[in-house]
Amino acid sequence: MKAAILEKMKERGLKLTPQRLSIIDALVDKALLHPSADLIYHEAKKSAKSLSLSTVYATLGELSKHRIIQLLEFDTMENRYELDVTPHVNVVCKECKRILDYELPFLINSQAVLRRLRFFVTDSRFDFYGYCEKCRNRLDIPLKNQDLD
Amino acid sequence: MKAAILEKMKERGLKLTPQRLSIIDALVDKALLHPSADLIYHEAKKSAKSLSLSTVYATLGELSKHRIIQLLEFDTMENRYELDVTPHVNVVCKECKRILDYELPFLINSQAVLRRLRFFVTDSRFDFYGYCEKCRNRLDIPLKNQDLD
DNA sequence: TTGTTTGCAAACGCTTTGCATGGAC
DNA sequence: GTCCATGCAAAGCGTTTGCAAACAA
Repeated sequence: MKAAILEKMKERGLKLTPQRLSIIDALVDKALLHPSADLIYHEAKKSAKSLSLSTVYATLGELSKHRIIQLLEFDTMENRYELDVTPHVNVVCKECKRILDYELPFLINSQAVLRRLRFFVTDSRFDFYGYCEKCRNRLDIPLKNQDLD
Repeated sequence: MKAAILEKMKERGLKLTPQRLSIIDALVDKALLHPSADLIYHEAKKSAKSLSLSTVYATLGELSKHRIIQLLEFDTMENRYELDVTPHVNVVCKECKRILDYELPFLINSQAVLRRLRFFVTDSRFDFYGYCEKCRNRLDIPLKNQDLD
């Protein structure tokens, strides 16, 4: 995973600084959490003492721009970053903020959109929001309640 | 459309102030634009001179909370609001910021997510991003280029 | 050497908040 | 009369920017 990222960075001419290596380690280590910039910052700072938050943003920005990682933005929380850049569904718990990945049982067909709307698709984003079982039980949310807050 | 919104507000016990009526007029008039809070503010201010931006935010917040309108948030632009609260796909031009609606040829099956991940879905969000034909032509973006910026 | 990357601090933009006043019901 | 809604100003927050110094290639 890490090797693949470094490979892509070299291809793109992105320099491999100690800060960036620490950031990538953090991204890989915390991948399951779909980490925020701040989490990556604190995690990476353990091995790169001088690291600044703006460097983290700059690096994540570069990696996203080059499609090496994927930026995810949400209504109710800070941006998150993930290593999976292929189309898939994110399932987001509004309570504990955990993010699960979900494989689509159907194809996301950009070609159909292009044909129908004459719209050239470069990215897509598919999210479900709600409550994981743990939080639903703890908050005592009935399965029927499709409502508010 | 407006009548339906007022009806729902009464049901929920939300007061019908002149400011709110102006905001709803703006929402309905500009519905096709998927307007931002600021656009709604300026539009509504034409008929409600004393209107403040924080009232707009408060009102849009209440309406969203009660699922009377839908809040949309994006990476690269301010929040937008729409009247269609049923599941559908938004197609967003990264250049001119226009948003089109797209009917899904398949069912968004929340039940399948619940069964598979034991995750209770309350909301969903499906977006395609890219370029409308006008902008693609103007910017001279080739159809093959699935890349950067 | 050269252009990129870094780190600091300050700014940014949108949105939210606190609180006293006003107004719908 | 009661509680919700409003408007102002200020703060909040995550993120971005400007710029000089540091450094990878």
